[in-house]
Amino acid sequence: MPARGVTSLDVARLAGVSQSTVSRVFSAEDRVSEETRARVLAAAQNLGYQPNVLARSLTTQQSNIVGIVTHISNPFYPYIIEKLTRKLQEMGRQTLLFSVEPDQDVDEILPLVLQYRVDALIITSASLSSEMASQCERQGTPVVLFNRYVPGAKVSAVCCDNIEGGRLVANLLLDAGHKRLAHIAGRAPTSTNRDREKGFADRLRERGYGTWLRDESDHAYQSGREAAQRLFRRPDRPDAIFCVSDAVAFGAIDAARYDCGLRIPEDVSIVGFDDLPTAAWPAYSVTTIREPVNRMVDLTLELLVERIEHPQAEPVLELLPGQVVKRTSARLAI
Amino acid sequence: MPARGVTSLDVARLAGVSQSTVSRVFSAEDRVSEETRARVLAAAQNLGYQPNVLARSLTTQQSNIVGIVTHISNPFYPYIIEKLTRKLQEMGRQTLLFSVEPDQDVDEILPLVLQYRVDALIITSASLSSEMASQCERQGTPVVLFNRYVPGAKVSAVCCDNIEGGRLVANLLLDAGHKRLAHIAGRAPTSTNRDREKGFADRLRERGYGTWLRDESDHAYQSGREAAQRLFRRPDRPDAIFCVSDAVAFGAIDAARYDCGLRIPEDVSIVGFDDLPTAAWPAYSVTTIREPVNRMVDLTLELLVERIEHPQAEPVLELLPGQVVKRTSARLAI
DNA sequence: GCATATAATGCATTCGTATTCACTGATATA
DNA sequence: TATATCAGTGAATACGAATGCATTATATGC
Repeated sequence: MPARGVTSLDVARLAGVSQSTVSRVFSAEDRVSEETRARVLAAAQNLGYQPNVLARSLTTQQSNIVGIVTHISNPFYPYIIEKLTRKLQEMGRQTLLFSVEPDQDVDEILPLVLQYRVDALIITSASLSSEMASQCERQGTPVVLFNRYVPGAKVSAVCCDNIEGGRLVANLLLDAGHKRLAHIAGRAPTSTNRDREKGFADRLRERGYGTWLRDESDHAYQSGREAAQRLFRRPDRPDAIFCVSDAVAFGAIDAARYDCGLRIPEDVSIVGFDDLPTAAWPAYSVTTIREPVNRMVDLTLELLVERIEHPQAEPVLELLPGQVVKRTSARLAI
Repeated sequence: MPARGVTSLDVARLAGVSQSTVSRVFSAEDRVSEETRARVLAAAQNLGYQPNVLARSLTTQQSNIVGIVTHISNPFYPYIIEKLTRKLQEMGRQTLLFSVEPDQDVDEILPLVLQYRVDALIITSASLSSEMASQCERQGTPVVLFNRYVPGAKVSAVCCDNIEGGRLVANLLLDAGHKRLAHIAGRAPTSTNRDREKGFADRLRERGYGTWLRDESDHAYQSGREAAQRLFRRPDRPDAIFCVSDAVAFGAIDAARYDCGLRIPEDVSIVGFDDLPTAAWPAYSVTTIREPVNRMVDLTLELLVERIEHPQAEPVLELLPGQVVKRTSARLAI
């Protein structure tokens, strides 16, 4: 029976009170007599009234909406978004989701995001330019980068220590006595891709290891599988591959076993990065670097709330260590 | 330099025009002289002005926001949400994401969703009660169920024909001469779970097949693996299992190979449902029923737009056929 | 019994934008 | 030349809720 717009005024009329009073009942615990409150709630129930959050946000200058910009097809992210959304919901905030292509610039979509007056913004896909970062700052919209950072920019970020992670892998593979190393990198120019490769390369050089092979992927299974095929068909086939992510590692493992007839780990060792749930499945059993996702999610939300409440606070870069998870996809030192 | 709230009025003052004119420049192509338009845009650029979508939605009675209620941990859904979000974005609408536990009732969260005055609502997780459905209707919020339907309710739905899918699997397994069938069902009381099992069971009975084994899972890998273990440890071990989803099939395959030392498909056939990308990976190579996700997504959005534009239109139930995808996880008739 | 503090409520305004109506000046039509 | 038409613009108001201030009713203190 009630149409689209049941307003607080309708409820007020039915309950025989003013619109202000209805508002008081539904917003903060302002002083309203118990009797009035009951009458208002009954009237609201009766009409099926729900406060209009959008209208409320006009006066309160808070939307209770947090924007998340992401690229879901990398299977690492649905997992993260699930956690973020769940916890934001518990905090009484909702998630406005923006999807970008991995090669698409976040800058393009940012003006759109800002039109929604989100209270804060989490970016988990390709990074954003420093200009856009400062545009957000000027608008007073706090930004937290998840698993990315922009060196110069004044933006908070929560990140796995990808450089150290790359170094851990280099140690792991050299310690086990592998002779022909290779790296399948990520194509996108993100700090994550750069750092994993950099840590790996730095450590190899430090330990006096000569040259290694390199190929590229877009962080997904198929391109990882193709990159691995190219590597395996070389005359100087690698005996160990460090993959920029677990998804790529799955592709590399299938390429070895099913496309090239190689045994894992006897003929070739594969190491991934992320520790997706699938990495633990016995069909893959990927040795990998685990990102501390729970702590990363918690920290992200802490930083977010901190900056919503104290907008003038300085941006923070949190760097969390990854952890080696030894499984059976790589031959390791005893 | 510009603080949080740069409004159309600020732009108007700087450009030496009225607020109305600024509004005209930024909303529909209302008649504004080229010269004025340029001046306004310059001023807006200068101040970093972005129209406030929330305020706009107050007068237009359209939020351009579509709510999606989902349960992401089933890997079928991230994939869907990605597609939906992408296409909604192209239509100029954004996605407000709500996460629910698989056992959590959508009814609980619905009032919250309605407070955001979403233009429409897509529900991909557990179904909602008919009462809530009519509550949405009364509010004038069109609802489309994705891969679910509620028999009595006046709600549109786009669904794979799960009954027919179950029948297809029954035929497939009987035709190949399997003798001891089993079904790993989904625990949640959704139409999807019910229908897949019903189609399978109906067809088995029609063909005079006696009794079959049954176990349950929550649609995820781990519980599928455990259910399969229980089945394989029975004295009357099945020689074929129909799994309610691919994720469960992955678990069943690993249970067979790694937990129970069975060969696939020589010792046991596994059939899934959904055709996730992972089902095509050679490590699993799951014979399954493919849901026509692209058409389902397109249809969902068509129904959505249709009902946003014609709110009084009758709800529609679209039932799309699934398709058998033959891979190597099941022994099949030649 | 009167002044004062306090609780409960209403009135009026505000948030930022869209939109109706009225107005101006210019052009086209008779 | 007078009138109708129309493009371009501004003034005023509405959307739904929050809130500062004013008002009333009640309780407290003396």
